[in-house]
Amino acid sequence: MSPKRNSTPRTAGLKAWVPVTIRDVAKAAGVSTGTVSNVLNRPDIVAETTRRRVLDAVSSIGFIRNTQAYQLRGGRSHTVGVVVLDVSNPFFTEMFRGAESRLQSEGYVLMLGSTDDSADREANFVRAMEEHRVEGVLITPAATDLEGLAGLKTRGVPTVLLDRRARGDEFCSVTVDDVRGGELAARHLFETGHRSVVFVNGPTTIRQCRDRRQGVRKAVRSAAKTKTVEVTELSVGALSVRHGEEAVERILGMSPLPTAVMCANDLLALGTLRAFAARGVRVPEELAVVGYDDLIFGSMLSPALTSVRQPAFELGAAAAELLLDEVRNPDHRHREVRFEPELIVRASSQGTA
Amino acid sequence: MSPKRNSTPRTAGLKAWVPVTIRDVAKAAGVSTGTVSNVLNRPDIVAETTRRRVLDAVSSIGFIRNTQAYQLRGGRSHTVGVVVLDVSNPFFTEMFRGAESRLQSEGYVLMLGSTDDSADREANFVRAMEEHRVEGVLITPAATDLEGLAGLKTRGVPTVLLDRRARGDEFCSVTVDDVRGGELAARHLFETGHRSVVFVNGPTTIRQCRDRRQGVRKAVRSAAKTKTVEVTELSVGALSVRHGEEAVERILGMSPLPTAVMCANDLLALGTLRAFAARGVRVPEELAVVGYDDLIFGSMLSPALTSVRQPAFELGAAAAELLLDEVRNPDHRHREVRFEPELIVRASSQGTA
DNA sequence: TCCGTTTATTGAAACGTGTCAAGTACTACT
DNA sequence: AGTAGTACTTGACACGTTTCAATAAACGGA
Repeated sequence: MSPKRNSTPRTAGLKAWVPVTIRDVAKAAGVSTGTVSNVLNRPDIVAETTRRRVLDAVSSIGFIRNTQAYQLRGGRSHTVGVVVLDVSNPFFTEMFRGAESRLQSEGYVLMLGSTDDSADREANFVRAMEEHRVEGVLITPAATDLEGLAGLKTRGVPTVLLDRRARGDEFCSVTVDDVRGGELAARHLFETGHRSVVFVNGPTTIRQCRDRRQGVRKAVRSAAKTKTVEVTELSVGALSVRHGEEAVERILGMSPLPTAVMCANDLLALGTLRAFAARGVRVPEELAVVGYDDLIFGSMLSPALTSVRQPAFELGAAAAELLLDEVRNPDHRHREVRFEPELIVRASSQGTA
Repeated sequence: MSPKRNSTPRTAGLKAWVPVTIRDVAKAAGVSTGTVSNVLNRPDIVAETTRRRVLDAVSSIGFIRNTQAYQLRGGRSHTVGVVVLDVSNPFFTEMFRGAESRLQSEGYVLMLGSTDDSADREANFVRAMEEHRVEGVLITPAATDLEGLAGLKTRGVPTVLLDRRARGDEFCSVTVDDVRGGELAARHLFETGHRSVVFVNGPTTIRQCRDRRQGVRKAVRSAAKTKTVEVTELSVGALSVRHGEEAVERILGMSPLPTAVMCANDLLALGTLRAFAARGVRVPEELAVVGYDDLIFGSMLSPALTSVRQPAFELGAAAAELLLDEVRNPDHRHREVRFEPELIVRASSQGTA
């Protein structure tokens, strides 16, 4: 009827849905658009009867507010971008849940991108999210430098680094103390009487591997004050089950045999457990094993795996909190929230050394 | 300088970022806004030299296109909403990855929401996504009825159901044939010579449990034609490791003992494996065990767990495909894409019956 | 009755972009 | 030189919302 709508809306299947605007609501309720907007945003300043009439109209014609227009007018996007290395990794999904639990209660919706460690994909996500005018970004940066985040920085988009520290105080960040984690695991072995330990580590190009190694060395130095301990580091090509299995071949070739194996990661630990089982080496009676990450299945193995737990959920929640502060607090200062890893002792390290 | 900007932009930390518009680009390049828009959207119709000048201006002042304005003007949101029951469940994250891999290549960004099976949270997510004018929604509905999706339906938002079939042809859907899966697992046991099997099932209020049971019964009917087989169903309160362990107590109390246990789920299967190990029952020599879902860790156990694999990634990708068709194809018809589960035979069912 | 005050409602402007009819400068041809 | 194209460029309008100054109505007091 009105010549205003010149293009027929896109039809989905059989039905055609004509977008309902605030103006349609106004017409249906016999008021002006300004009043409808007031009912929606400041219901208190509009008369009871009018308010009811407008709300009836809203629900009867199925009005849904257009966020783009709202936002264009100066409103907030109520959107936060989350960029992780790999959504299929439980560590990241737990972190996502932590962030979501905090942000959802504040009315935010999350955009999620998984980069698979590709700087290109990361750049695409970040750009798309900036175009959508997200109010902030939580990101596990793919590249070792932080060049890809320069744009976010200069445009002042609140950004929090996940499991990665910033140089200086460029960004807020949430991290876990991997040095401490490595130290905890190694110290546990020394304290339960082990003197000869093999440390199966991943490539030291990975920061986590470097830090955990540093922690192990720290524990060695500390233990060496009161007794003789020896740690042999075995470097493998990747943090996978297969590489753990392969490490066992080298371990069993050692003489004398070590009494404990510490792995940089639960997958490696799982591989060693399987290989030991296949060769009839009893864990923990003959050899103790500890892992790192505390993946759920670790507790389900027999023997259950001793491991270092990272508080992924709390990491995500803390990141959300930092972001909210940066968004709302005018005199926000960037800071790093550092979490302590926790050693979870289970059967795999409970034998007599 | 220009009195246009009356409100100081939100400051983030120390720096203040004044939003850069297409108009600023135009001024910097000495052209009109229309030309800038042309450079961005139809670069071919603008002269080489002008184009270069504009692009230089864009990158030098760091212009980022405002999607809300673009969209308000009639553009697409390039956004798809994904609503799942639980992001920490690997099945759903795999599905997400499948959808993402297809949709990202088409330039879409995904909004993700995890409902934890709450109809309220689902409603919130759907509403927020509609306000953001997502071009489509992929959803695992929380409620058993589909009332919560009525709005999407009437407003013509393309919607695909994940792991859930629609009544009639209300929506597109992607599903896995759970009846078939149950049948595959049971038949495998019968074919390897087992005659007396215990089926540990979860609550039949869960559709998947009902369907898998139906599949088991089908396999029984079929096998009964040539030999005598017996299946005892054990119903437990939840699909968890603990409930699997508890089921073992009841199983070991049976006489004569069954020769195989089929579980409705890998967690149950894991529980039974642990309990059997604790009681010294050897698997698969004394008792065969099969699970369902093929969670990653199943392959890492000793013995590795025989299980029924659901193609989660493919499910997500197929859902994305259906969505794209509904978005683009004017004479789209709703349909169901049904996937076949796959039996993965491993050590836990390889004993002699 | 008249005026001042409070309470409700209105209508137009502005947000940043894409589109398109209209305009300008340039080229080639007669 | 004049004309007809051609190749670019321009500028105003529309999208749906919120805000705010202005207006209208209702009320109470003298």
